[in-house]
Amino acid sequence: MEKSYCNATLRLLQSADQVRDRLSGDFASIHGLSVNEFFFLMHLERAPLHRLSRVELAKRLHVNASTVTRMAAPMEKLGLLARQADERDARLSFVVLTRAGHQKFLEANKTFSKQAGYVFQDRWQAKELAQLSDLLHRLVADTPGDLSRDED
Amino acid sequence: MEKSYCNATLRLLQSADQVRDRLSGDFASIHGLSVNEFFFLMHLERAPLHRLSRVELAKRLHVNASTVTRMAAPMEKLGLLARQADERDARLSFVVLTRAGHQKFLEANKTFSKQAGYVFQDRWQAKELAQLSDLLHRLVADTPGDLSRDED
DNA sequence: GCCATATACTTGCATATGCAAGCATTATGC
DNA sequence: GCATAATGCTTGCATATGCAAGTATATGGC
Repeated sequence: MEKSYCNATLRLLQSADQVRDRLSGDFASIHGLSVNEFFFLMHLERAPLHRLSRVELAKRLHVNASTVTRMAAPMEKLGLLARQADERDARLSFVVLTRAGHQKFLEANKTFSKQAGYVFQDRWQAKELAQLSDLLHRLVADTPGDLSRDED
Repeated sequence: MEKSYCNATLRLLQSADQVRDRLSGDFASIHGLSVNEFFFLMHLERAPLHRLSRVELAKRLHVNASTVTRMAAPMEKLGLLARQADERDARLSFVVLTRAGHQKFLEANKTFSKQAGYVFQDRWQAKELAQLSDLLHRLVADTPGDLSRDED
């Protein structure tokens, strides 16, 4: 039983590394984004008002708050993001997705979809895929930053 | 169908990030290892003669060859690894796991097992776990660096 | 209302890592 | 055999990121 835990965990981490690698190349060459920058945009795209605090983003991306600050800077310069203060709490400065940022995300998301397709390709039946998706969902279900969406 | 691909991929990446985070803290505080250093040792532990070339390690860890060089240096100083030349090919310099390195791995592997257990904890039945493990196996099956092992 | 604590963010510094160039060695084409 | 290409490794440099400290603001105890 313990070995089963270990195997599943090892396979989870190894397959994720592999997928991340695949994505990395395309995102960089086609869109000039890192994988994390893509997820940065995705979290915003799916947030109410297309905005989140830096601390919230840090939690969701599993990075330090300072990393969010520094990741945001260049994308802000490119006009993909904007900064927005909170009226009630002057400490807060939201990161907002601009229209250009939204466009950028949509383009990059096409690449993501394509690569996600390659990962499973022919060999996978819809049923198996759904099974895997369900099981993985249980691992992220309780987190606030779950990016997966309901099926149509 | 395309959405299913995306959801599964998103969940795969997000759950892996979460697990990696959990491991990171314990490895650092208890064993003074990073997650990648742990996998570094694990690949060696499971390799024939407990040794691998740097290039091979780089592929398996999904990092640049230069990173392997630099990761190995401090572990070599600690006596966890040793360097071994190839008689036929003078370019090759294997990284070998020493006895101390093997010990270190075994200790860290206990932590890994424990954390892997926490990931699935009570909520998972053996059957579901086996299912997930099988499905994930299909994603890493064709790679040379698969760390998962046959069940007893 | 005031002080202690907590929170959100930023910045300095140390470390980690990828890329490209360089070096040594081996393999290949002829 | 020799020139060219390929391979394995290392090093310089630029970038990325975590940690700890600093600043500003907010909250809670009294």
